[in-house]
Amino acid sequence: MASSSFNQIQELRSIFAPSQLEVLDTPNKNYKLLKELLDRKLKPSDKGLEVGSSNYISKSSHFFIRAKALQNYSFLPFWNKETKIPISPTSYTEHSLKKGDLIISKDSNIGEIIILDKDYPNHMISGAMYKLPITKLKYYILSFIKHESFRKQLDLLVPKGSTIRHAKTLFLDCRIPFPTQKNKNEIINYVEILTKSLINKEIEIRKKSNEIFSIIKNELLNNGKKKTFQFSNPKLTDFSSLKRINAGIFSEYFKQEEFLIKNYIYGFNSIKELGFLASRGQNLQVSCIGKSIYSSEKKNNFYTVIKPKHLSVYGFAMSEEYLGNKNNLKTLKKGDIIFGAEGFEKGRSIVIFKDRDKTITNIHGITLNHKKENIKLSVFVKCFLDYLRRKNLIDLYAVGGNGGSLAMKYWDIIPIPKFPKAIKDKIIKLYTNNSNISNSNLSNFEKNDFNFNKSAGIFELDKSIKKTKLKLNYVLSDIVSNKKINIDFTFLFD
DNA sequence: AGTTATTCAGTTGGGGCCAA
DNA sequence: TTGGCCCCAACTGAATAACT
Repeated sequence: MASSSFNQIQELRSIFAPSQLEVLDTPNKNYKLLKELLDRKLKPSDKGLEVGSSNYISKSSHFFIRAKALQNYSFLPFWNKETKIPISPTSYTEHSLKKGDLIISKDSNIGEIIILDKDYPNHMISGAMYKLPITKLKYYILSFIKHESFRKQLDLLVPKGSTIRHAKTLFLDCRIPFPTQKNKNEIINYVEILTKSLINKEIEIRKKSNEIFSIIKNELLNNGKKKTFQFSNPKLTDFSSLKRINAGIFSEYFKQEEFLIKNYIYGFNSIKELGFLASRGQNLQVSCIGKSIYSSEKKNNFYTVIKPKHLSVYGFAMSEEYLGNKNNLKTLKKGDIIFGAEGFEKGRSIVIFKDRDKTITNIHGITLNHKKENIKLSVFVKCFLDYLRRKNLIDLYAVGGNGGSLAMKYWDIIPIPKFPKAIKDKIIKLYTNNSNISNSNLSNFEKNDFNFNKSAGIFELDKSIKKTKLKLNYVLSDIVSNKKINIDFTFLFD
């Protein structure tokens, strides 16, 4: 049974909350507090500032970064219109955000951390974040702050009970353990190398995703039939033929973007014409399939569920869950596209690459199944759907409030351009391209990894990230519990 | 009657803001 | 600076409407 002394309680300003008296103890006593690892003491100026919502504007040269840009699944900031807000330049304060800076969150998603992938001039961070002054062992420390042992400690230090938790600077009192075995410096190096590898791969995924986007954009821009676009307001017949009167698809922006695709020199096809059959995913409600058992862990005979919320914007599943049900549910097949069709973040999609055992999605994921299982075509269509999402066209094609939905009946009006094979292959190769890495050691891994990243597609990069993350996690856990670690890179092979 | 599409509403986590 | 209230975004399961 755990106990607390009177002194302990007094130290805590007489707080009796059990969570505050709990301390996380680990076998490894060789640790430093985060504050001991900083280059210098944390200053108030390291904290961001609030500009107030009155300074939010729709377009600007200056931006305000919210804590939501820091996400558990990524080492890099995640950008969307929620996380990066244009603000009036007069309210801006310079934070000189540079490539490699570490940013930690102290409010709401407490302890979440990212590293900046490049310089961000004209960007400031909100009052919920600190910029950490760390140069020595930066990647080692970064990987530990992302690890659950750090979060557990912080969780116990920060009072619960309020809607938004405030960590103040309590993260500075969390422990970062160090290895104790003979070749401890090599182990530290190993952790740093793996962490850097993860960051590089994330950067590479974004780079390739951007490349796909610009290939599509340029191909459409440079190969139009007619030269100019002319906007005209909708006619009554447009309403009746499309059976829609909502403004989105009649706006000038939409018309112009749609013109770009429909005016493409080689023409376009609908999803159906390409041979896809669209249908909704399995309806999981009790009245439809009876009671199910939900689990976050893999279990024998359970279905794997990939829901739209699990998909990243770059086109892979970040996580999955499992469901036990006695019925024969509608499973996904090789070559299928899952497309998240509902809500504010709709439009994310993935392609199923391998024949998977008992994998399903839910009713919010529309599946596009090709009659003849054509992976290459599926990948191309998926990439083009990404283009539409990034151009905000998915939202405009969709109907309804609360984020809306791109119901199946609207899929027929979505044009997919008939790109020449060479262009298509270029796009497909960026998304998936087999790449091999030879077995490595500490001294040559970074070079081998660099070469792997260069040729690998987004899909392969993600696969490699998942393996590396798993390994890194084991290594960090072993450091926490003071177990001996062997340096190896065989985990990268299947 | 069974299947599919649409709408509704609950849940959860997180952001804004104010006052102490 | 911090605690806490208010409110909203995002997502989900389920009910209901609309089609075969």
